[in-house]
Amino acid sequence: MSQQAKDSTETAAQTARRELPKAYDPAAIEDRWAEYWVRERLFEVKTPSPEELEKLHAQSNDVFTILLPPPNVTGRLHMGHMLNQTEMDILTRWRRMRGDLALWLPGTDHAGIATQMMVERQLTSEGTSRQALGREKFVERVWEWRRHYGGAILDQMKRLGASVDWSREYFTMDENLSVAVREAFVRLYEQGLIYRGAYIVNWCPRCQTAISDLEVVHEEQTGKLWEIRYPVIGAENEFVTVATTRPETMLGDTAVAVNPLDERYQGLIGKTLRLPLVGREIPVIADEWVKSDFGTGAVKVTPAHDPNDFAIGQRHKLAAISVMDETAHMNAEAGAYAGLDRYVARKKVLEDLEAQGLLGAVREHVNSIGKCDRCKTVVEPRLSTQWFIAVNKAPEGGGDSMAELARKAVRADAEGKKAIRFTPEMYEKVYLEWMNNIYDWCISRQLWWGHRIPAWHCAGCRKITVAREDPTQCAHCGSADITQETDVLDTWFSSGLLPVTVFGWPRHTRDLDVFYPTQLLVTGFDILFFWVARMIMLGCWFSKDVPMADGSPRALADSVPFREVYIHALVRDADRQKMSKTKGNVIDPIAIVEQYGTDAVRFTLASMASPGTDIAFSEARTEGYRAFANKIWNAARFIFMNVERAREVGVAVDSSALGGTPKVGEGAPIEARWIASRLNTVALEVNAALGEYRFHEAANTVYQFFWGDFCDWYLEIVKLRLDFGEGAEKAVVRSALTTLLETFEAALRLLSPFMPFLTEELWHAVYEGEAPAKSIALTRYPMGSESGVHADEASEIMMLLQNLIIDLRALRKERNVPERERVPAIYFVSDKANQLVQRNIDIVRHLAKVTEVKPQPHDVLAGRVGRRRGVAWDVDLVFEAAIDTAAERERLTRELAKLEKAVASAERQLGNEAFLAKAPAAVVEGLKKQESENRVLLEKTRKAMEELGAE
RNA sequence: GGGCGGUUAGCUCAGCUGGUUAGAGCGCCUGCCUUACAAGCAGGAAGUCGGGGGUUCGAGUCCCUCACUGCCCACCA
Repeated sequence: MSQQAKDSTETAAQTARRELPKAYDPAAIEDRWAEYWVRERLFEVKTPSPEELEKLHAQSNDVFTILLPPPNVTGRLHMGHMLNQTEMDILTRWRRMRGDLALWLPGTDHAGIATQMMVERQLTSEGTSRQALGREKFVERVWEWRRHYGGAILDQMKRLGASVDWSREYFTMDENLSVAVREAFVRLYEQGLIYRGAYIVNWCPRCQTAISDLEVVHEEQTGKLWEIRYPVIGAENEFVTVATTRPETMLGDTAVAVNPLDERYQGLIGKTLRLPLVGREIPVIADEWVKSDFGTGAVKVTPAHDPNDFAIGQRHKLAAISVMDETAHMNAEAGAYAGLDRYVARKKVLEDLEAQGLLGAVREHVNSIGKCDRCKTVVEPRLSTQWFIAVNKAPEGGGDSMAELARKAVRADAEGKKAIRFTPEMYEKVYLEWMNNIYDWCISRQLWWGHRIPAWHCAGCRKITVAREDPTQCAHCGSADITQETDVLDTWFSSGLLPVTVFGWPRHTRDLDVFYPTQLLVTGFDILFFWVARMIMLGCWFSKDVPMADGSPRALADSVPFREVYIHALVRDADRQKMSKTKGNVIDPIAIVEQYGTDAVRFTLASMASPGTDIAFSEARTEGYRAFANKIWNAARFIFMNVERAREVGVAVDSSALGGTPKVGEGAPIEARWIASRLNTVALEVNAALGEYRFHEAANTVYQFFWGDFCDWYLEIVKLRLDFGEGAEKAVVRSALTTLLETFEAALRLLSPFMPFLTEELWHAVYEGEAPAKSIALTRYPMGSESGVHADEASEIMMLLQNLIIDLRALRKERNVPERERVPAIYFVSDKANQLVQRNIDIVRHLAKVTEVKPQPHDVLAGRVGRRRGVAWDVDLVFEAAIDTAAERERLTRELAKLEKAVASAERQLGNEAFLAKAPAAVVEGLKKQESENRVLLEKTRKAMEELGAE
């Protein structure tokens, strides 16, 4: 450790003294550790050498790589991010502590449209504009913006303690990533998989760019369906009536189509119509796409403004006439309507048609209308020249198309193996369904901020030169009169490449050998198609040509960008409403974190994150987990206090075994053997749960263990051993404290992935600033051992004691025994059970506040109304108090009903031969035991009822 | 138009491949400042698992159906 590092460790640990404040205050510790983790570069991962990797594997550990879904640079952390990051951090910390080489890679996305809009807004407020600045200046301006504000979301992430490797942080517009993006584009172009052409695309008139199908959100809306009469040329008063929801587009009609089988129109096919308002002559054509039963059965065809019409136009070689410009205003082709906004033009067109008597019926019509995902402007299908990836096209040399590769990666192969596994599994279906119906991907955007398409247009021969290095002349005719394409690439093109580009692709790097494929992707459903699907397509496509580290060819299973995908839920508000700015119900994670502490919020999210279920985030619950943090804090105070007291009387705790699992010998007291066994079981359960992304189960298991077992029972019992008085046995104190500290330290490690701040603070305090590592995050996770689960005599004895104590406490309550008063108890019990109880009588006396528990013959107990009847004993307090017979009768009645029901159902089952024959022996045995116990209880309860009635 | 979820205590949710008497947190009721913690401790009440049908020795869990509810996908003008 360098001197500087050592100093900072000490500084951080200095406050980690054992004199902890009475109440847990997250604000006092979290910033400090968040900063420390970053400053100490704790989570940086050096690329391992082959030898190091071999060593790792020899210890049956592995590389665990996880890529942070890059938030937009413009982003602010929201609850979804926090859930996402909490889950990733829990898994990464857990894997790291298990001994894996855990690399979590952070970065941000340049987010083309979002960022451009942000900066444009800024320019508007300054009274200028993107256009006024010009492209070059504007892009500079965006970079400047990014330098100032782009780190915000990652800073928030640092505050939340995400254990990422900051040294590897990337930005999708970084030089090296840009080079890779360009290489990918050029390769696809060379492979004939990128083409440029004029097609109908979704166009946002406000953003003034093409957007992909995915960026269009559909909304059901009740609109109108207008019928318009188109006069037939050469036939007086004969019309073809078409139906449309967008009458203004008629100005660009170049045909009317009918179904070839539609009898109504047989005579009209091939005739010519006069397009109203425009006067153009357009043909009536027959196309099977037309559905006779919709509208009038005749469709106006506007190839430049509708994707279906465009397809018809192609089939029938129709002209495509655009009547709108990029802002959705009518253009010169619209004649008298030129310059009007599309909706103004619609109104005018309808008025004019009406005036000419060409407007027919107007009907209410429900249809779904496409809006721009980003700005909610109604999207206009627009004919424009764009760049596309042919995702369904097989490469020239043969082989699978990009989409097919992406399907194979998820489908089970002949052996039932899947290269990529989804959790929850149902998303596989969703993904495959989408991939089965995928269209070519429009990757060009008419923006300035983004990766500019590396294509040059030649003014001479009009051909395109696509190149890795900026060309000086046309590759086809040699002309120097070339200009670069102005479009940039869809943001998802570059982010879809991240799993390969972050590791240095297109170079074949050591990083690529070691870290690719990544192990896991954790993300929300909302970007399954946008990003997850694109990464699978592009990742498989480009990595398949990269040989494995040993030079062998890469199989599909090793060319996937990640081996597993965990899709998490949506975080909703406490009323299950989707959080949205317009509803004003957005919960700011940072505000919540400031109020309750990061650990409490993390724990809340984890405890509710059961796969496949949305999370209704409730502050009430967070409050509960802050209480949990406080509980841990106070347990620490209690422990440290006692270690201190022990030190004062010359008892030193043996700290040599810290960092492992508590070593508890045969002769150790029951509570020590029991808690060690519980810890072992809990460790097994937590590890198993995390392995299946069952965060809620893992969280709840540690919670129950720490609060229920460790604090409520173990700690209370241990108090008995902590006698620092004159004649105290020092060995007992020492041994108890040692186990206590060991268990606590192990529990902290168990909790650490969920509550990294609190556990870090307390862990350093356990070692009084002399910790064996820089962070608890670098210690080993308690794994639990299968062999420790069996032969669990301690648990059985403990359960016996717990049940007795619970009975006694209940009796105290029923009899209204004053809280401070200790009273004797008597019970009728088996000799064996009595021996166990007497051997641990101090525990019972302490926890149940009794002076003694004396065995008595049955008759002594029999007459006592209100005694507790269990399977193992009849027990009662010796305390004069009026018994509330009414309450007692009520309780007995309830109990009777329950027992009768249980016994009856058990009898029914046990009397059933089919059950005895078919059910597994263990189930039958269990039921038999249950039944006989219940029968005893039932008998006892009935008797008690009689006794009660006799009084 | 297709497809996928959900419906369990007053509230928010667990309950994995069907197996003994369905759990947790919050809230509620009762009593306690028992010197780690009142952000606490102890005791307690509370559910015919959305309705109906079926399979099974056995169903909250599997199948069918209905109801309500949420989401995704889709080029009916």
